[in-house]
Amino acid sequence: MAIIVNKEEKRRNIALSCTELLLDKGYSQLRVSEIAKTAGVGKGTVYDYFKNKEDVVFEIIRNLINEHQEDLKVHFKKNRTCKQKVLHLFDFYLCEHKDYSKHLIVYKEFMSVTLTTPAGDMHAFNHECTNFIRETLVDIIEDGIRSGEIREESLNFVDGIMCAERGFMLKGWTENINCRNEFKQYIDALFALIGNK
Amino acid sequence: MAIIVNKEEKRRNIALSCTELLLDKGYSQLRVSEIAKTAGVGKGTVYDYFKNKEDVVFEIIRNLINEHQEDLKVHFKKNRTCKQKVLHLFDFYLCEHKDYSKHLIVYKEFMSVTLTTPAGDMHAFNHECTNFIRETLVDIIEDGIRSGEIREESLNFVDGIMCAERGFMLKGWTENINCRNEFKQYIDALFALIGNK
DNA sequence: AATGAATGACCGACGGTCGGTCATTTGTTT
DNA sequence: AAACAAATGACCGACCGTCGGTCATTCATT
Repeated sequence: MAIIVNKEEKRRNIALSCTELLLDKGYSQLRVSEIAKTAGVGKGTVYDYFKNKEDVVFEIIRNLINEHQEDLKVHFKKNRTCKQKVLHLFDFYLCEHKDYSKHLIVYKEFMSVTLTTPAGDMHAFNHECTNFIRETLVDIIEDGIRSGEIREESLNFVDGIMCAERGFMLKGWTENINCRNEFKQYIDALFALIGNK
Repeated sequence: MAIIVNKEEKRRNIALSCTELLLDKGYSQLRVSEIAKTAGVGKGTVYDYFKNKEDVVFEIIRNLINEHQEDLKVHFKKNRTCKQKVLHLFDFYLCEHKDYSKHLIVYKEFMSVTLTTPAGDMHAFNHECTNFIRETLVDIIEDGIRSGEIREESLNFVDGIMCAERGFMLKGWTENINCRNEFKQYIDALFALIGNK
C-alpha cells in the first residue's frame, strides 16, 4: 500500500497542539494558518483531518471536557457530605486537586460557537455533557436523601441547581469575574432550606 | 450650508429596519451588504453611522431590550403576589400581553457576540441590564418579606434566582426548547420553601 | 432671482484578510 | 514502475471595512 497513518490519532494530536493557541486567541481570532503552523503541518492537511475550523475547536473542547468528566468520576469515590459533592461537581472554578481555569475558558469559546451554530453536533455534545452532570447530580441528591442529610423535596431542585450553575458561569464570562463564592453562597442558602435541620 | 440629518435618528432607523433580518440570519450569517440593502442605503453609508457590523447589531439589541424594560416598568404597577411578580419579571418566554420571542432570539445573538468580544460596551450594557433586573428583583423580594408572603432569608436567593433564569435561558438556546415551564417549576419549588407556610 | 461656493450625506469600487479547495508533489509499498 | 496514500501551498471567492469622489442642499453675494 502506501504510508498509513492513524487518522484518529493524528486528528487528536493536531487539535491538542493548538489548545494553548485557542486559549490565547479565542475562536474568532484563531486562524487556520496558525493552526497549521502550530501543528507543524500544511494548511491543506488540516482539512484532511477536519471538516472546518469549527471542527478543530470542537475536537479540542471534546478532549478537555471528557478529561474533566473522567476526573470527576475518579475523585467522586472519596466520601464526602452531599453538599460537598455538589460543590465539587460544579467546581470548574478552582479545584483543590487541579486547575480548571483553562476548561472554563475553552467552554466559553464552545458556548459562543454553539450559540451561533444551528443545531448539530455541538448542540448534541453539549446535551450529552449536561445529561452526564445531571445524572450525577441526581445520584448525589438521592444519596443525600437516603442518608437523611437533605429532605425529600430536594429532588425538585435538580434543574434549578443545574441552571443556576450555568447562569453563574455565564455571569463570570460576561463580567470577567470568578463566581465561585457566589455559587457557594447560593448552595449554602439552598442547603440551609433543604437540609434536615 | 448643507443637508443636516438627525444622526441619532437615522442610526436608529437603519438598525431597526434590520431587526427581522437579524432574527432571520443570525449574527454570523448577517451580511453588511444586506444590511445596507434592507435599510435602503449604500454600504458606505452604514459605516457613516456605525463603527462596524457588531455596532449595528448592538444598536438593534439595545433598542429591543430598552423597550422591554420600559414595558416591565409599566406593567409592574398592577398588584400581584410576590411570586407572580417574579415570574413576570423573567417572563421573556411568553407574556400574556406581548410576545417576547424575538427579544429572546436577539438576546441570544447578543450573548454570543458578547462572549467573543473582549470587555467593552457590550459587556457594560449587559451589566447595566442585569443590574436593572436585579434591583427590581430585590424590590420585589423586600416587598414580599414586608407583606409577610415570604420569609426573611429569601433575600439570600436573589443571585441564585438571577442566575437560574440566565441558566434556563442558556439551556433553551442550546437545546432549542422553551424553558418556561421548567423555570416556573423551579420558582414553585423555591417559593414552597421560602414562603411562610 | 440667479449664481456659485461650501458642506455634509451618500455611495460603491477596491484592498486586504482569511476560510476552504484542489492540482501537484512526495514517499512508500508491491 | 505502477499504484496509491499523504501532504501541501498556490489559489479562489466571500466578505469586511475604507476612501476618493459625487450629489443635493443651503446660504452668501450680487
